[in-house]
Amino acid sequence: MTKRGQGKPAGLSRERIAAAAVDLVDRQGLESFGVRRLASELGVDPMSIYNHIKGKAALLDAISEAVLAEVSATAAQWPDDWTDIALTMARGYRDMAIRHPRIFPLLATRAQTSAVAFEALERLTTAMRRAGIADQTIADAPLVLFGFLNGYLLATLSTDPGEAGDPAMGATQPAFDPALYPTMAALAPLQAGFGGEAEFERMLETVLVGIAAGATRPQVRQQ
Amino acid sequence: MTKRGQGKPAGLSRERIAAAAVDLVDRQGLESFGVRRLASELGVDPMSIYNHIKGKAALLDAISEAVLAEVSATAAQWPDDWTDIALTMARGYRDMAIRHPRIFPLLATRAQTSAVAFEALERLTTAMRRAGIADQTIADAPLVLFGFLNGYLLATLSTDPGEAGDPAMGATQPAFDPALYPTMAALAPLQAGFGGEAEFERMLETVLVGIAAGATRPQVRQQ
DNA sequence: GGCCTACTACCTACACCGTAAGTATTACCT
DNA sequence: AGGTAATACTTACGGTGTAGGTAGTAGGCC
Repeated sequence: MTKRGQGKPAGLSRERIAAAAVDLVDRQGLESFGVRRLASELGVDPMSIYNHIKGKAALLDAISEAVLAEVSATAAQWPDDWTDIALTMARGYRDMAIRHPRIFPLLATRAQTSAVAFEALERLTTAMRRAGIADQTIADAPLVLFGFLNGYLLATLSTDPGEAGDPAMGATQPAFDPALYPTMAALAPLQAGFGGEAEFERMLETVLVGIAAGATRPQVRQQ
Repeated sequence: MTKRGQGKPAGLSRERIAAAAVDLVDRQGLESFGVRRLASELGVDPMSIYNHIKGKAALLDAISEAVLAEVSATAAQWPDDWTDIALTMARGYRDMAIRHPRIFPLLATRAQTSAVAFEALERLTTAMRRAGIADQTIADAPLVLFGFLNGYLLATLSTDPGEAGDPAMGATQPAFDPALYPTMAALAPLQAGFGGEAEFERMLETVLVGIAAGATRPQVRQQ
């Protein structure tokens, strides 16, 4: 009794698996994602995936790597000024996060050590050096910028309308009492564009201004 | 045939469960955390937990809420100047993150809507208003500051030495090639204190300088 | 052409997970 | 004391990640 197609190559590869995984997480979310779901999506036995990717953790790595590669693929050309480079990178990063809101937590949580990540940082830091910025400021810039980007995008994209639990027992209360927090209530209208483009540009500029302020810092303060 | 102690109260409560859960995640990490493990830790049947907390998601909410409450409990007194308030909050937040590095991803990922979170933001924003800062800058400040804090702490605490996969198939490569990224390599010595206190203070000041630069901004740029 | 080897897809099985539904026991209030 | 609500518990189901073993094919070598 010969089984269906045992031994015959099903055309699997690391890239094809990663692409299907990205698509699946985009559609169904991280919670329900799993090796078995992905395999049935590919029309393949779950264990076949393990021949190309070592385990679920490596699979998640592949997903975040594939999605991160989109960013540098999107930007066709890079400017010369470091500020423009930072702006272009930040906007492309945000666009990617908006395209894949359910994948983004993976990127923010895992350390990024892929080649595309290093290339981006190399591009930014060389431009900053060309501009004569203080070395310590340059060395700090990537972590400040992407720290902010990760935290900000995580916060603005985390409103996943996938499930709604019973508010009686859970800890989620959407709104707050204006009487208890009057200043916050007064400021609420100015926070209306939460997650919007104008807000992002404002906050991005805030961070870049802070970085630029350290441009001529001669020495680290302590140590 | 009478079973062991059916119906007899085991002294469970939401706080006791949350405290045990915090302790367990601190010791064993988020990956292996589960309702059953927690129950056996408490010497209790898994389903008993559901009488106090609705499900695993609510359990994670309780964990992050309990840990977040530590921050305001630590700070005994709050300064008047908004910069000092921000510094105190940021340092207390970082101390908490360092105490619970495996829990912190929960905080950064989930939207924080607990009372302690609102109180902290109310304190910061009122102090900023007292200082006469532009309203839009005040409204943006929480998201800029905590966006940075979450992203930065996520990056610096994510080096979890719990498991080490085979680097042949996985996507993790710890170091990079100095020949490919010369600027990054030249800057590497200045990034030696990764995750350290001096680095944190530097970057925190960078962000606060950026926020302070918008203090007198009269109007939002567009819209 | 015939054979051998390396590769890969596949199946089975195991231990574990979250939790819905139902039952038995206790504590509290009248 | 009696009734009622609360709560600890048991069972069971459909799911998960993945270790181990098997069967089939493709390509190099004589």
